This record gives sequence, C-alpha cells and structure tokens, in this order.
Amino acid sequence: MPRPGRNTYSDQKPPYSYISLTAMAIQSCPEKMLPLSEIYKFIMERFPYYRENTQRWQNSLRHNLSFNDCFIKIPRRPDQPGKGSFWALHPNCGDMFENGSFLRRRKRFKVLFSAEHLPKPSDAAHYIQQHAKLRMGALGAHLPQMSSYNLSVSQPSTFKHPFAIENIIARDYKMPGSLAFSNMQCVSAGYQIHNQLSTAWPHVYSGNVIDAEYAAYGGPLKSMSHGAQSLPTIPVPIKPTPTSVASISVLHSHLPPFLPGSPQSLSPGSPKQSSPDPALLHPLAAHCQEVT
DNA sequence: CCGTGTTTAGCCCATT
DNA sequence: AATGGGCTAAACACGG
Repeated sequence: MPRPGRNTYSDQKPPYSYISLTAMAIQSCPEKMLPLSEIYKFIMERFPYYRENTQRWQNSLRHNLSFNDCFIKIPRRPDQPGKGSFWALHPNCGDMFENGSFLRRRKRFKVLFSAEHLPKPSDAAHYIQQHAKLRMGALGAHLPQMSSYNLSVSQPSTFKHPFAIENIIARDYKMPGSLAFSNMQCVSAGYQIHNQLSTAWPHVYSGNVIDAEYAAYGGPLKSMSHGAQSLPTIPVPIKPTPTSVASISVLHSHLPPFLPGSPQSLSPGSPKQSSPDPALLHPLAAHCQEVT
C-alpha cells in the first residue's frame, strides 16, 4: 500500500473509503459527533478532491451512514432545532480499522441482535455503577486512563498506526484548551459531552497524538471551526435497531438519579426523549461484533 | 424547495 | 467461482 506523502493526492482521490472519511470527521470533533453538514465540510476542507462532484460523493456518504452499523444517529434536542441529526461512531467500532489505520478496514462492523445477546439487567447496572464512579473522577479533571477502563475492545492495542484516526486528525487535538479546540463550541452549556463520550468510548479517543498522515497529506492544516453548532444535551443513538431499543429500555430502569440521562433530569417537555447517556449504552458494545 | 435519511440495485475489485 | 467491501446511482419519504 503506497503511503501518501506530503502534497500527494492533494487533488487526487484520497485512498480512504467514505467510511474512513466519515469516521475521521467524527473523530475530529471533541464531542465525537457531527451533523451531516459538518461531515461534508470536514471532508471538503481537508481533501480538495471532494470539492467537486459533491452530489455524487455526498450521496454515497449518506448511503454509508445509513447502511453501516458503525455509525449511529443521535437526535437533536427539541430546544436545539436544526436540520438532520448528529452522527457518531458506534462505541465498539474503535478497532474497526486494521492497526487503527483508515486505509483499510479489518472486517465489517455489524450490530447483532438476538435474545441471548441482550444485556442482562445486572450487567447494565454494574456497568452504570462503574461508569458513575469514573465519571465522578473525570468531571472537571483529566480524562480517565484507558487502561483503567478497557471495555469490550476486542483487540486491545496500544499501537497507533501512522494512518490512525488520532494521527490523521491530530491537528485538532494537539493543545487541549487552545485554538485547536475551537470547536468546543459544540459543548452545550453545563454538560460536557466531550468528557462524556471520551469516558464512554475511550478506545476512540486519545489525547496522546502525533501528526502523521494528515500532515503528510498536504491538505489545509487550519483547525476546524464549526461555528455555533449546538449539540443535544443527551446524545442518544437512535439507529432503530432492536438491540438499541432493547438496551435503552433495559438501562432505563437502572439509571442512577445523578446521571444526566436519568429520567429525573429530563426536561418535562420531552418525555419521549427520555434517553440515557450514550455512555450508558455501552453494554451495547457487548452485543456488537465484527462480522467474520 | 432543499437537505437529510433510507433503501435498493448494479458494478468493480480484491480476497478466499 | 463465491464472497465481501466499496462506490455510484436512483427513488422515495420526511421535515425544516
């Protein structure tokens, strides 16, 4: 596989699949979730090739978002209107790419659904307990160590391929708190989804990054700024899979009252939006696997 | 109307 | 040859 060098591909088609490009875009946002329009913007800003024939590739991209289980749809809050939902990566697709490289997927990521794969309530409760503990430690502090929290990553790996997500999008991460975090505007008041998602999905988040492939790519290196993009306070995967529906219902009965996703903290105007923290859906991860 | 999201279909290519 | 991944096109529904 040829390695893209600096200025290589600047006007040619990048070697990444749409799945990879979409994953890159999502990963680039601290909240790990983006609306479709921002995904478009990310790709067009970084890969000049995609500034043309937008209708073609954007249709393909939308197709991929819907078709692949590795992407989950997260609705907007009722008080944060806008078009379309947010898209995030499935919690368990962190090792979807070979060696973490975007150049090649290892296997297809597929959510399974069968009765025996549903989480046991006791498991969910245990998970939530663990999560609550970690959250308390993480609030206002540093992110939890990955080693303390290795959930359902089928192939634990510390190796970061030069083409890995973290490396490609490293520009946005380098200096937490600096301009590189300009898209922290995405954080809704009083509730840091960044912490939330990175706590929940540590395998898709890494603050320890080096710049490699993307820098070599030759694309614009300015940091992304998404404008005043608002996010749902309670992000919830809404991919209408039976698994997620079942998981949500199971989890709901076990939500501790102090968690943002618990029913007690919901706004009265949105009873149907009584959705748990996506982190709390993590038991879902146990019910997904890469199809062999 | 337009952007978004879903679905189906067909093609090409690489791998098994 | 069969299978799977990826890409493209197209039709349709829905909602802001």
